[in-house]
Order: sequence, then structure tokens, then C-alpha cells
Amino acid sequence: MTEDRPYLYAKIVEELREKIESGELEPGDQLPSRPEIQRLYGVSNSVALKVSQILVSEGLAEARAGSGTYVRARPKRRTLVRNFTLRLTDSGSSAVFDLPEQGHQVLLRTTSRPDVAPGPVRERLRMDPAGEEPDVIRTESLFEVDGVPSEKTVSWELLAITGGTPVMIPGKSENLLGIADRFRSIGVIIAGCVDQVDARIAIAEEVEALRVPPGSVVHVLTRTHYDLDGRPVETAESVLSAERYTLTYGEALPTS
Amino acid sequence: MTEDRPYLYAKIVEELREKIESGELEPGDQLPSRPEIQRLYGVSNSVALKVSQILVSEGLAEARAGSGTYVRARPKRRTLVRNFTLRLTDSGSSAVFDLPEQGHQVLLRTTSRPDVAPGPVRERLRMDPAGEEPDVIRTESLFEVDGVPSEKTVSWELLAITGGTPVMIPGKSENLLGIADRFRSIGVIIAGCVDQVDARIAIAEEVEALRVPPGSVVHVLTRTHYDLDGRPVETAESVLSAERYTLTYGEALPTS
DNA sequence: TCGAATTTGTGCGTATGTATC
DNA sequence: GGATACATACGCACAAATTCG
Repeated sequence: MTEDRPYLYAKIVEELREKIESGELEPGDQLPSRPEIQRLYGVSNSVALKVSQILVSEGLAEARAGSGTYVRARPKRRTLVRNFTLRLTDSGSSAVFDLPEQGHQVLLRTTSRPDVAPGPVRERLRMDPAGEEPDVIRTESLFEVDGVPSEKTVSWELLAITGGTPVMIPGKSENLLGIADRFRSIGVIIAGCVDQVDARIAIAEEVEALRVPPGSVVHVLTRTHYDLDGRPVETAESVLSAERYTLTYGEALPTS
Repeated sequence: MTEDRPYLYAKIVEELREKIESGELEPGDQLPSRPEIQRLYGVSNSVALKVSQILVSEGLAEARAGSGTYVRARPKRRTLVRNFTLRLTDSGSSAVFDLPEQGHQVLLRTTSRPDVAPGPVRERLRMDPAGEEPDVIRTESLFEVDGVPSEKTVSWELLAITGGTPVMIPGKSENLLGIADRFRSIGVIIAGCVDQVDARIAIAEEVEALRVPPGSVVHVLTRTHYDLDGRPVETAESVLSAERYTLTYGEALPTS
């Protein structure tokens, strides 16, 4: 009969988590410091340290060196609607998703350059083995919604199709066109689209770009667009914080 | 000029991670034990401990008390295809997804009972405030694919629609019918479907049911089916390991 | 502007319990 | 039973960041 883990750190974590989730401690409130935990609960520094680490890793708290450990404000989840009806009059940006509500300030930073497509991209675009010459346009984007970095996207478009056209390097004006529009302007009809959805812990680069706490969960979205003949013409990978965004797919919109 | 974090533990973690990802250390291989790390790198136990904790939390290693720390076998990702074309001849199970490849042994454990729908479910099904009487059929399912617990689902069907019909409590034979078929058998046409995709760290209950390591990332899928009039008739929440499953949505199937 | 106090982050050494081999 | 390894817990020290008088 094992005694159900009466570990010191687990008890303290539970007590503090309880206070956070019950609302007794509100976002921004300061949690007991490590020395305080030692005194309050009569434990060593290593236990106090572990307690702090666990609360932080669970996303409940945020530790600031020199200052203290605070209850973290958890953002309201925002729903991003993935739209498979490829409207030619798409008013949206080149974003993977449309925000259902309006009135958001969306900022987009983009850099494009010709590149040799990496392995997984070659597979998705059904390309021949890599040569020396660039064969895709690689575009990196960071979306900011209401001042918050929200989505980091890298997309690859086949150079054989887009070479020398406005699709190639989106300027300020082209950014506001949907991908279907952009391809239509060079005579390519987007007829199909497939999304693959993964999820994992954010890597360091994403932690920095999206300004999420280390250890955060992110959605990883891989989408590929196809033309009328079923040939892939563009593929992209987007990363977004799973704590901030819910993805929505479907044929009818939820009303809530 | 900050000196790029020359922390002891970070260096060792990086070195071991490199060996794992390069394939020098294969799944099942034993990593240096904590005492070995201390000797090999000339560090204290606390650093060796931290190294071990990080590798485990990243899902790269697995620590077994009394035995050692081993390179974890990461499962091959399986793609689950969400099909919005609600075929009446659906050969699939009541699973949320179809496995694209065939030849898998799928086991399904199901328990159903009448219940009073909880708050979020009431919202999704647009129900009136809760009364005393049960108003939904609550069905809990655990899917095993090839012997591995893979998907944990709770679904709620409006009792007002399904009451006293075979939809109510699926028997062994009904399990193999798709949800569209089941509702059609009682005269309800499923015309729409919406999926919401979230991701987060698995809670203890899910860790146990899905047999994933603590701290694992899971997809949380909330789907709702609507009838011809756009009224919701069924909603469900599915949890699956994000390490084992990629979700696929779209109008064409990927060929890879 | 400076310095003192506080707090987190890292690192060292030791001890004990428990699981595995 | 003994050796090994992980998990928890104790103690201490110091660097870096922050806060505040």
C-alpha cells in the first residue's frame, strides 16, 4: 500500500494551485517567494524551488528574476476560422485564418527570397530532387493581431509557376489579397486545400517570436494549395499559440 | 553583451540531444546515468538531475527508477483524416476520424447513460438552462488502434431527438455505423459539422487512459453536428495524443 | 547615482527512500 | 542481499536582475 505520494512539493503546489484557480490569488498577484515558502511550510530551498518550477511549467505562474513570482494572466482564447471556400473576393489578408470578429488591428511583417526547397516541402509540392538553383519563393511572415505576435508562417511557392509575377514577392498592396486571388492574377485557379494539424511544445525560436512562455503548447499547421489538376502550387507552415487560439473547421459556423 | 548562457546543464543537454537526434543513440539505448554524468562532465548532482529532467520533459528520454534513463521510442505519427463529406455509406466507425490506411485493428469500449448536460455542452447544443431531468445521452468511448489506446471521446446527443431509438445506446452492431447513418435511421439528416481544435498538456486522467507520458501534448477536438435546419443534434469532445496523431482537414487528400 | 536588500537562477555537496537488476 | 539508479529532500553559496531608499 503506497501512501498516495505525500510529497512535500506536491502538497504545496496543490495548495497554491487551489488558491490560483479559486481566484483567491488573481492574475498579477505575487506568489510567496522561495524564502517565504521555506518559512511558511518549513521546507528546504530545493522544495521551494521545485514548487516554483512546477507552477511555472504549468503556465499558472511567471517568475521574474529579481522581482518575484506572479500569477499569470491567461489570455482569452480567440477562435480562428479556417475557410475552405476559396472566395475570390476574399477580403482577408494572406493569413491562414480569418478572425471571425472584425475591428482587429492586424500587422504583417513579410520577407521573401528565392530558395532551394527543403526535403519535407519538396515532398508536399511533389518536386524533383533538389538541384543547385532556387526553385521556390520562400516567404516568412509574422502576424500581429492588436499588437500581439500571433502567427509565424513560412510559405513556399513554386518558382516555376510564380516566377516573375506579382505573386513572387508580395508588396504592401498585394499583402491584402487572399492567396486564391494572388494565384488567379497569374492564371492559376486554386481548387483544393489540405490542412494538417499538429501540436507540440514551442521551440526556443517560437518562444521568442510569439512571446509565449517557454514550454508553451503551439498548433503547427501545414497547409497545401492545389490547382484544378490536383497539382500542389503552394505550401506553408504556421505556428500559433494553442493557449491563445482555437482552430475551427467546418461547414457551418458555431453560434457561440 | 550577454554571454549566450554558457550554463553547464544547457551544454550537456545539447550534447545529449544531438546524439539522440543524430541517431548515434537509438531508441531504447541507455543514456549516461546521473552519477555517470557527474563523472563524465565533472558536475554536481543537481546539474545531472536538471539535465535528466529536461530531456524527459522534452519527450526525448524516459527515466526508470532503479534502472536508468533511456532514449524514448517516439511513435510514428499517424494521420487521421477528418471527413466532412458525410457519406451515408460510411464504412468507418463512430470514430471522429477515418484512418486513411486500412488493415488496422480497432477496438472500441463504450458506455452510455442518460445525463443532464453540463454548461459548455448546453451552449453548443443551444439548450435551455438545466433542469432536474436528464436531457442528453452521454456516451464515453475509448478507441484502441492496434492495441494502443488512441482516442478518448465523450459525446452528447439530444435526448429529445434520439430518445427511445437505436441511436440512444449503441450496441455492438450499431457501433460500426457512422453518425450520419445512425441519425438517418431515425429520420434526422446530418447536414453540417463544425470542429474546434485546441491543444494542451494532458491532464492526469488522460495520461492514464491514453498511456502517454506525463506532460504530453494532446489535441482536444470539439465537434458538433447540425441538422438540415442548422440545429445542433450532437456534440462531442475527443482527446488524442499529439505525438501520435496528425489531424487532416481539406478538400483533397495528400499523396504523401 | 549609488548601494543595500530581495528574489530568481544556477551550482555544489550530502542524505535517505525506493525501484530495478 | 547487494549494487545501481532514480526521486525526494536537506543544507549552502554565488551571480544576475530588480526594487527601493
